[in-house]
Amino acid sequence: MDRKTQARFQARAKILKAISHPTRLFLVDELSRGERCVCELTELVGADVSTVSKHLTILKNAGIVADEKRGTKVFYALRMSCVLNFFSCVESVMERTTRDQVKLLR
Amino acid sequence: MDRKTQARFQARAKILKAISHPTRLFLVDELSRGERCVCELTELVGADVSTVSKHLTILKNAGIVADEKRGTKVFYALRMSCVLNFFSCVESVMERTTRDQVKLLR
DNA sequence: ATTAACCTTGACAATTTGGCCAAATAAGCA
DNA sequence: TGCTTATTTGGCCAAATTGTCAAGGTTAAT
Repeated sequence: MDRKTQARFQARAKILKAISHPTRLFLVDELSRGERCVCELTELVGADVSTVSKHLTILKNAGIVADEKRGTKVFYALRMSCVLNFFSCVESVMERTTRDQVKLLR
Repeated sequence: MDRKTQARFQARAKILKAISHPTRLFLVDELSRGERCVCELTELVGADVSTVSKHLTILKNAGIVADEKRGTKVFYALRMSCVLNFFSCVESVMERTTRDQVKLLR
């Protein structure tokens, strides 16, 4: 793998890594239904505010969400909704794996 | 986030995490053009065999690739080709981010 | 001018990940 | 059997990730 190829896949991995975390997937899923402030998201996730804030920063740095401050609140919105397409593929991987495991049991 | 939701997103994250690594993305990309043995993949990646083998194990455990031993070699094949669809979305995230950055410079 | 609400950042400990080497395992062949 | 090739596994270490608490910054309201 040459330097250039390496760099290309590294850039791709950076974006995928950004959404590859249970909490961040949850955030993306929630934001797919509209913008939310950090306080709402914190409530939903049920973790420390600082933890949620950091997860949102990671998503923002990857270019997946955008933030906008209005008054004392910061609203986050999904910027690249194509990531939602990942979900159906992931589901099908899970389904197929389960099916295959069931098959092995018989 | 209740226990059940947590579990669902955890399962999804496990699969996404499996491909979120430069080397593993490269492997998936290569396998999209047909099955390859570990020795071929090791050659292409240019890392230690054991390292490549471990990456392949991760992809296998996630249900993304399947392995088949033939003689002394082990061939890996892409089992869920829908993961290839991720690439175009990731590319568009990258493009858009770059475009926005260029805009900021002016 | 204080106070309160909201969010981000820094420091820190705990855990996980990634990579290499060496050793173990498996299959084919002389 | 003994040797070679192909692959996996275990051990180890460095680096990255995660989560929490404490501290700091910003905006709005009293």
